[in-house]
Amino acid sequence: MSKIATRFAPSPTGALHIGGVRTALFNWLFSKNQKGTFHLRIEDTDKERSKDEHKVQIIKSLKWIGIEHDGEEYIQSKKIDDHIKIANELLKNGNAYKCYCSTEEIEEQKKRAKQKKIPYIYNRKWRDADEKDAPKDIKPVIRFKSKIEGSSKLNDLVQGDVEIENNTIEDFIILRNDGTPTYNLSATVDDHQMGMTHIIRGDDHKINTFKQMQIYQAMNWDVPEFAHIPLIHTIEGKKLSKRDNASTLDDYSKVGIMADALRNYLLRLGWSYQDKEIFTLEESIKYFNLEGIGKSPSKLDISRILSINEHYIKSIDENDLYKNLVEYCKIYKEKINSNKETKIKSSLSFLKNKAKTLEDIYNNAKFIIDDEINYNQDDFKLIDDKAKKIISEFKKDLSDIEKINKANLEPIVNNLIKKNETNFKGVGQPIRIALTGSKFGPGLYDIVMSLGKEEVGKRLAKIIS
RNA sequence: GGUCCCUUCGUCUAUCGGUUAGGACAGCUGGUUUUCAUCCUGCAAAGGGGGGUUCGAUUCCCCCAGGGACCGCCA
Repeated sequence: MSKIATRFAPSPTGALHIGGVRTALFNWLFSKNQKGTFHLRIEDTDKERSKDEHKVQIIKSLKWIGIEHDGEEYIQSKKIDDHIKIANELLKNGNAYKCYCSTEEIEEQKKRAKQKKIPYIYNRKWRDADEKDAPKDIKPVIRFKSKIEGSSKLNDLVQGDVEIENNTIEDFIILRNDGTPTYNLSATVDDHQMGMTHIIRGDDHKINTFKQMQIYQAMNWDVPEFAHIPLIHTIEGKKLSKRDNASTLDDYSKVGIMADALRNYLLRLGWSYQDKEIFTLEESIKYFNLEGIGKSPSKLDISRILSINEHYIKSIDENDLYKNLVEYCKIYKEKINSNKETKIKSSLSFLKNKAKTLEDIYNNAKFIIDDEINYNQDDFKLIDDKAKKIISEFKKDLSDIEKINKANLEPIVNNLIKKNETNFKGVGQPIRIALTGSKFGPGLYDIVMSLGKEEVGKRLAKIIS
């Protein structure tokens, strides 16, 4: 058998959709698992809606999640001549014909079918008609001469055998009356010319597959293998569309979901390998197969995404985590000053403990990142005279010690608790607010140690005055 | 309406005729803890319905119900 080749073929009409990412991922993983190649085809024949910026964005998004295509991207619009050539060939060898029906005529038929509640299918009026009867004022479309008799069978690699009556598939248009090719023609010709061996795509393409198989057969081309994967549904159980929020890659990356986590989530959405939940990139290539893909659609579960992200945050190397954080902040928050690197890195071990996302880490680290403290107004009110007294005592005690560490801090705090006849909260809370602006946050000692003696002194002084 | 697909805890799923139907997330308990968390215990939670086949069905077959996709001179 020839070398496996798969492709992902998005149209650059918007940001990359999460369902598309999964389709791309499955194609990519399958080809890598089979030691084959993975290609990217940009289906930009819809001139109105296709934008170059979207193409760039799609490639960037795929790369972000770890997918890179082999070879140059294949630009569909550059191959239109080839598609037209094939249409003419089909016309010549009797597998296609010119249809002179006007748009109005077709619309009328559709309307009538709807009223009578019968399924609309083009009536094949010009299939065997004489071209001499053609109206002069109508530019014809080219229709593919679909099989009328019998049935066709698709041996789908995910769904198994699917059989359909041929007469339910109409004589679909392959060339519009302006001479441009339509999707089914273009996709088929491209897939053939690109040498695709496996087409893995969404369930919603299944009818197209039956149309495209007929083109392959009419052209005497090898028919590739097909695998139709179930769609991702919204929590309401509908097909995920671009209108649904949190459906583009960017929606996830901007809240601080890491690429590995999202990749891992998408992998396990509709695919499984025993009870294994966490897969490294290498593992996913090693274990991925088409047999593991489920047949039923799956719903997107944000809490699961968050939980996997949390797992990655807690388990990856802290240097890597820091890199992720810096990159994330640069794009979505604020640039982290490089002089904060040491402080943040050494604090990561406690900052990440309270985080499900990079955004959480950013928020937790804000007291280190920012030089100016943003006081929570309600919390700030807790700083009364008694609190100020404790803060200034703490400040003084702190200045008496050489090195800041837990062993040194603990006796100071304990002593203050006793002296002021209060509990830990009575001492810890005002100091925490003074240092971070909030009564919630990391442990007190962690805060003090991460800021360092000088900075702590500065912040305490400011609040007393 | 037609064609096709799907149906195990709330969610993602395991099970390839015999299991107390397993895991993970979410949920709820309890414990550790200086806040918030983390972490650790534990609990609860599922085979849509009806027929077959079989000694035995979640698993195989049929019917029904429910859900979904498609039905463009979009891709």
